[in-house]
Amino acid sequence: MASPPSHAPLEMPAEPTQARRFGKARSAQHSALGEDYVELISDLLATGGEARPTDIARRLGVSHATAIKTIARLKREGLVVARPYRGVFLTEPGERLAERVRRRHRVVVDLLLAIGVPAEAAEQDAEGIEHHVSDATLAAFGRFLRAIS
Amino acid sequence: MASPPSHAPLEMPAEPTQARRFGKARSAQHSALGEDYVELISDLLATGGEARPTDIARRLGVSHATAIKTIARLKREGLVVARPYRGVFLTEPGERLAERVRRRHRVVVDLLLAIGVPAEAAEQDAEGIEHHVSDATLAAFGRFLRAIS
DNA sequence: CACAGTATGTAGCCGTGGCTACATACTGTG
DNA sequence: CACAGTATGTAGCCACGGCTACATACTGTG
Repeated sequence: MASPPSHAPLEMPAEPTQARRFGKARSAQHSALGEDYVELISDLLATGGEARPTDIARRLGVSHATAIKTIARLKREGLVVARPYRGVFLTEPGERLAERVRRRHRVVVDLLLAIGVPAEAAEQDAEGIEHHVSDATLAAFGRFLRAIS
Repeated sequence: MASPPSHAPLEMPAEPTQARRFGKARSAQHSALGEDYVELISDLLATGGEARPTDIARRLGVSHATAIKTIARLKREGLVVARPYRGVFLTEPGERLAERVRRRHRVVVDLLLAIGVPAEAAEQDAEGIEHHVSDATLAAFGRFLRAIS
């Protein structure tokens, strides 16, 4: 076990710094579910023309009851509108969020592929990773991709 | 619908595929908290000699009550041992998990830095990203880092 | 047009991960 | 050695994101 360069063996961030990092990671995780729903709804609307709770539930691999509850939360948050039995649609803010999320998703997948991650793993991991990619990191990903293309 | 190269504008994964992806992302998110605790406990033991619930709580930015509850869960899962007022220690499996998590964390941070992500953002985002990096992706990260060094 | 079948919605349960408030144990100092 | 101060633990609350079971609305076909 040789000690690699760069990283000192036993070094910890200052306590407040570390607390802040974990806090941000927690809040990112909190918004993750909503982002997934909004992106999926946007995709369904774009491809099939409508986004019904049951479709959403099947796509996400959850029960329809769970999907409906989450949709209700998104409605409270002003990201979607949904009238009973009439499907789900995105509001203006929801549409903007979806666009941002979709773009970020593409960049993350492209970056993973560029790094040499196998396609299936790239798609899989991007699903979780994307929610934790900050603007600064996203920008760096973009620069990297442009540089190597 | 022919499968175009790279990104077609309107293309969705097959429903079961997509459901499986989201399911995996969900389960990754589930183990994330435990991984954070185990890694932190390991670091505290390595640097300070002991890991007390209050230290852990402060580091994670949560109340001590929350930390204690989570530690109890980890105890149930056999990752840590903790006797009242005597601090928290890792079991064998816990130690192994911590080692794996720590190694993965380092690789993720190094990769982000190599890509050109600013240091602070790299540390911050790695905290969330690492939990979604599969073995295949981690291996690709390692290959990339070795290739450019 | 009735009715079976499907989609949608509602109710109620569970575990997790937060929190505050309170109670108990430990510890170091006057 | 007492006691103030800190750490630890416990209880009980909340929101979220799962689930199943049941009730209601819609729809297309015989």
